[in-house]
Amino acid sequence: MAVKHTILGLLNYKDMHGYRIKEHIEKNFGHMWSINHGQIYQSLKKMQGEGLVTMVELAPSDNGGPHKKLYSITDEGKGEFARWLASDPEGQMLLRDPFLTRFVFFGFGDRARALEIIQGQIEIYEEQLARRRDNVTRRKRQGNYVGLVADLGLTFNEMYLEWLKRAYTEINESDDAAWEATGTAALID
Amino acid sequence: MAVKHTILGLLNYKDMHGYRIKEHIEKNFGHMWSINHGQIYQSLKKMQGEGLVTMVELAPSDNGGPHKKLYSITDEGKGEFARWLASDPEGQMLLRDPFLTRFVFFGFGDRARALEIIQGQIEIYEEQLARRRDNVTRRKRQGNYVGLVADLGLTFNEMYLEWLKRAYTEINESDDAAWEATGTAALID
DNA sequence: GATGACTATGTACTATAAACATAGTTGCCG
DNA sequence: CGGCAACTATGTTTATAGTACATAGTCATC
Repeated sequence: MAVKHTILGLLNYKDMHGYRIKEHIEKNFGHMWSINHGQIYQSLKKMQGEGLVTMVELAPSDNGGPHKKLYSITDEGKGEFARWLASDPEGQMLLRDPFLTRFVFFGFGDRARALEIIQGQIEIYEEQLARRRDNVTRRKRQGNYVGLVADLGLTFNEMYLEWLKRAYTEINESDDAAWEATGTAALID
Repeated sequence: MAVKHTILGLLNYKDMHGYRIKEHIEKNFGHMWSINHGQIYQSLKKMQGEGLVTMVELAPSDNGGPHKKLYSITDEGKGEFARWLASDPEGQMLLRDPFLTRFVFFGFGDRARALEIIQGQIEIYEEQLARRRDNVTRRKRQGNYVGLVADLGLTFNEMYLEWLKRAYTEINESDDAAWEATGTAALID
């Protein structure tokens, strides 16, 4: 239930409506996971039922924009957030990547096509790295928790790019037969 | 639909039953994500309905063990697998970690408790690193796709541990007030 | 022959993610 | 000033993934 506690954490900072919560999640935790707005609106509704948050509806006339629902954290919500924050992290790190899922099976397919796909990934992560470098520089290493996570995202990005390039070279330089023979055999002991 | 195609990929190699599929997924892709057997049995049933796999039931007497359902990939399944393998990876990398989710909010909580939690993570990843080093050494860098992914897991593990230790030191050495003041302020621009 | 670890499968429930759907606001370009 | 595109804002539905619960046979060993 990461979504729920993340929302509580943000409301702990200040009152927000759903759309704003989504923006902040993308800005602060968007290093590797994106949140779907559908989840946020559903969670907020549920959390309201649980007494963790309260809601005030703002008519369009009140603020000039489209209608909003402003959510605030309750004392019960603050308690739940504090309890969660101090508890031991449950569950392990999870990395899922549609590209890596394919990668392990590349031995079954065409090597040239595999190289094409890898090249595509290199381009994606080079762009992402440039964007992240900008962001981290703008934050100027504030020495806080959010800054440290941003650094982690950057370091990961750099490492991953290096790995992609090394994989490309190794696959490209080796001869076809060797890779396709060991590619399948190595999958299962 | 990663589970479905992963199963097809394994059946593409040889016929298997659910339990064996789970073992292989954990061995080959378990670097960062674990699969639940419930998903596998449900997926297999569904894929059978879609004509991607066929199933033969083996009575306990046939093999001495508990009853098994042996699944085989069909030509249609092979076609679907090949199409997927050559297609562009859809969606982005996703990293989810209950610890990191807490980490960004540590500015709202107690610094000593935060350090305790970080120390716990360091221990977890040190053990994992030792285990992975064993595994990779045993594979002796076969130079294939699976081996490359195993290397990635190892490199990531090393990098992450370094980051955890750096975070611990930075948080530990800085004074309380500075961290708690900037901790919340930095969350939102 | 009891017990505990392992192999094997299944169902029910909950959480997460993607897709579909709607509508007002703002700014700009012709 | 009319239209159109981008952005803000919320909502529902469906598919997929993940957790928890549940069962049962095998194998080794004490």
